[in-house]
Amino acid sequence: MTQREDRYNAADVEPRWQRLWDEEGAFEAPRGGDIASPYYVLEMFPYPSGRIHMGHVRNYTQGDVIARYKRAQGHTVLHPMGWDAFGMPAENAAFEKKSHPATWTYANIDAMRSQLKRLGPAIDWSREFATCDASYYGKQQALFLKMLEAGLVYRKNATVNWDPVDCTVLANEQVIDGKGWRSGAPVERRELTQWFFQITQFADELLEGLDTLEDWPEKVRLMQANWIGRSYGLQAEFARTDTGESIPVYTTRPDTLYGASFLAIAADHPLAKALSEDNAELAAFCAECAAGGTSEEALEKTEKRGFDTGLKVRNPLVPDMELPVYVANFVLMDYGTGAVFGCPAHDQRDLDFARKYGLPVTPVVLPPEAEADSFAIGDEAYTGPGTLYNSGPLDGLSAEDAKAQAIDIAEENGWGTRQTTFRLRDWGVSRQRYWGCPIPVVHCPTCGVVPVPKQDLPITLPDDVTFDTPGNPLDRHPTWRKTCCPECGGEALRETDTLDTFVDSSWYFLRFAGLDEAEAFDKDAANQWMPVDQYIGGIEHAILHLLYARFFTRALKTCGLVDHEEPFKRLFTLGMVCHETYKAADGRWVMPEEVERQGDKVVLLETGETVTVGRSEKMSKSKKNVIDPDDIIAQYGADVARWFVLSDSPPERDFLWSDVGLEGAWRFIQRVWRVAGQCLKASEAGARPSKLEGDALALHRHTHKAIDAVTTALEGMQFNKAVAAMNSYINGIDAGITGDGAAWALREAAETLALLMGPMAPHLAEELWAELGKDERLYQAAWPKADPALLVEDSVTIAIQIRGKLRDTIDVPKDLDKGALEERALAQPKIVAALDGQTIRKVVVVPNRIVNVVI
RNA sequence: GCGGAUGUGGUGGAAUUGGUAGACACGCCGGAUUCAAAAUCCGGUGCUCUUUGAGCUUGUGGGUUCGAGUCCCACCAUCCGUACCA
Repeated sequence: MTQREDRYNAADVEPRWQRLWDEEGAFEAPRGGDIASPYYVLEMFPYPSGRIHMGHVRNYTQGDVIARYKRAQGHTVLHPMGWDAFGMPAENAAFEKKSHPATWTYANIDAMRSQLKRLGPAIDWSREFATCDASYYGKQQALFLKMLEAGLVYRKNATVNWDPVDCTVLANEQVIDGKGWRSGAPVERRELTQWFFQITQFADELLEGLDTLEDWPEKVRLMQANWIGRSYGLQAEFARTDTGESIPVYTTRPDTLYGASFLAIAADHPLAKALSEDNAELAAFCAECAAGGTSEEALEKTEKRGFDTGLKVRNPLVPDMELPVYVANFVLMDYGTGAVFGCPAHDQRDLDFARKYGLPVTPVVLPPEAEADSFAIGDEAYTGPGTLYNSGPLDGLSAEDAKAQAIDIAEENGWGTRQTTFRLRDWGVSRQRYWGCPIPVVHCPTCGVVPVPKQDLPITLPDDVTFDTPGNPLDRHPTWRKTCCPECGGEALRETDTLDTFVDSSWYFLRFAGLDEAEAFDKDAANQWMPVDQYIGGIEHAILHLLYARFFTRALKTCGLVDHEEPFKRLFTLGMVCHETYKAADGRWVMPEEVERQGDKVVLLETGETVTVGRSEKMSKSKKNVIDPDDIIAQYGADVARWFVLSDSPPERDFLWSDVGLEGAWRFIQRVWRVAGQCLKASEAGARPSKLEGDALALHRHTHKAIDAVTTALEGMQFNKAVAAMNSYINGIDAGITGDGAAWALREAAETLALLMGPMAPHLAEELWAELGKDERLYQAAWPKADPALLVEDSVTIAIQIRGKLRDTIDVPKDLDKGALEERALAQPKIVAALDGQTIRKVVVVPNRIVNVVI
């Protein structure tokens, strides 16, 4: 054995173990055959933006700790990695750097893979793929066709952001303050025919399925439930007073029909369009409503405006009540029927609208404690529960009962029906972009939309495309579109829309589990590993990605391709790693490493120019507020980088980046190395001595308490607590102890240090394990078990309070009974002095905890 | 706007889920060691004051309780999402 170095030399140790793990195929999961106790650990795969940043390091380190820990617990672990490689940034890079999206993307993947490997994760790299590989997206095209066949895919018109100068569709992110990001032109909303997945068909299932996801964070289930937004209400017909034609209206508050004061329809409602034809003013208003982006945030934040059409409709529940019909910018054609009635007294938005246009405000729900004569609506609508009044046949009912009653009346009289409505909309998957999965259909002038036959897949992207003009390069490619109709053989055109990248990430976990040449995934293998036992990723994916993956799994089950309904058994959501942003005077974003803080100002290192400091937000390539881990790994090593990201914040909480504490992580890793070496030197291997006492017993106990604490922390994914427990452990190890059993207890401590460090600092742990002379690798070693008998304390410290204020503490035997405890507490000199003879009204005694004297 | 979360010393955070607030670290201060430095080791460190003691303290303001960081109500700030960023 070579001379032990005084310092843990990461530069030497870490690459050596990484090479060995690789050579030994240490983390390759078995393919085929029976798998004993399978456990699938998956972190959300990264978008290859260029370089790894600390957000990635945090995410993948945490996943790796779980993968290694589960393996030590005896599971066969699958822990794969791949790349979510299609998407807009590659096209932007192509535009800016005149390189091809594929070149840029694959170069990024190579760079990020080697960065990631330097962290030493226990990943099965043999299963790696990128979603932009034709071998992946071709299989996705096959899945698309299956879903098309199953009736889960259809086309309809939908609104997009339109840049009228560049004549191109914009993503919401490319709309800044209502203007196109490159042209600066005010954005318009425009309708296009688009492909949709029928996610709403599964709305009930997706909502009810949330109840089965017991190991998901409650907040994510709640967010998804609110997003799906199931509500029941009334769809009622409001007849026009002029023509008698009826306008269908959906409402969740039919109980407030007597308080109605107007009807509002969407600007793109068929009636609004019809009326616009001979009303120039209305047409202008509707055109104004079409200005601005399509994002919900933008729509909801714009000032609520309306246009009185002059039409009137009759309230079907209150026949002598006539309501004016407005066109309003806050009514959405996508939700309900695109028409609502307004009850200003009990809806804030309606109230604001009514005040603005001078419409009546009639309260019809009386709050529990209020008087009918004195109750009035000011600037705030009343949306709580109460009793109906001013409401004819509904008077005296609770709001909830009145709602049901109103629906019954509507159904009896034939002017309305009970209806369940979802906030959830069908998933629009069409993208007018190049760098995505081509939708495998053909448009034939005679046969219409025709699916591409399976044997013709994959439909690959052409390489010879240009990005110097805005718009979809597939549209202007000279030949790519041109093809023959698979049905009639005549000339036809390919679909040029590509799929939303969320489709790519909705089934990648299945392909990792069941990599297959011919099919999207091997069904048996997928069934063996799925559902993913532990899925880990950022909280920003709480709704869209997770909901789409859940939908996709159910859709594939409908197609008979999988047996399970939910893709992710346990979910853990991580907080963001955030950093402030810096913007130079010319408007470009600047990386943290390019600037320096000088007093109150932050300046560019190169020029000394002052930069604008923006708020702290999640690290992202687009705003350049990223910290690259390479410098940290080069200076301190992977184990220190890993230890550092695990040590500070609880993983679910956001982490404002700061490298304060990095030195501390380095010192700790060194300390473990040193202390383990000292233990080893003073130790001897062998059977546990029959009798342990004194220092040896104390160390033995200390070791088992550490095992218990670290195990509990890792089970709960409380890595910062595992780190604290390791600190306490090492603080309590004195390698200088002697006497009976000391050598054995020190050996146990050295082994335990290696084992407990294993998931978190695997290189250091593996090196220590080899030093202990073990034949097996640490990654093959079993997790230690704490002996419960060693964890019990025989005395406890009791706090003594007077009127809830701490006055003294006493040590007493564990489980001392109430009477004895009270007696001991009251006899304490400090307590006697503090009481000073005052009358005791009551003494609260909680055994093993506290005594509170009330005077 | 709407939905979800978070808020504790100079800093990151802990608190047996209603029972001693500040574990464990970082930072800082002091000491040992050293020719010196680094590293290491030991001690101190919530704030205030009249300092062997007392008072205050978990974003702000109320409430429930013998007792509240923890439960309830209202508010403030920050972060995430808001369906074409991924």
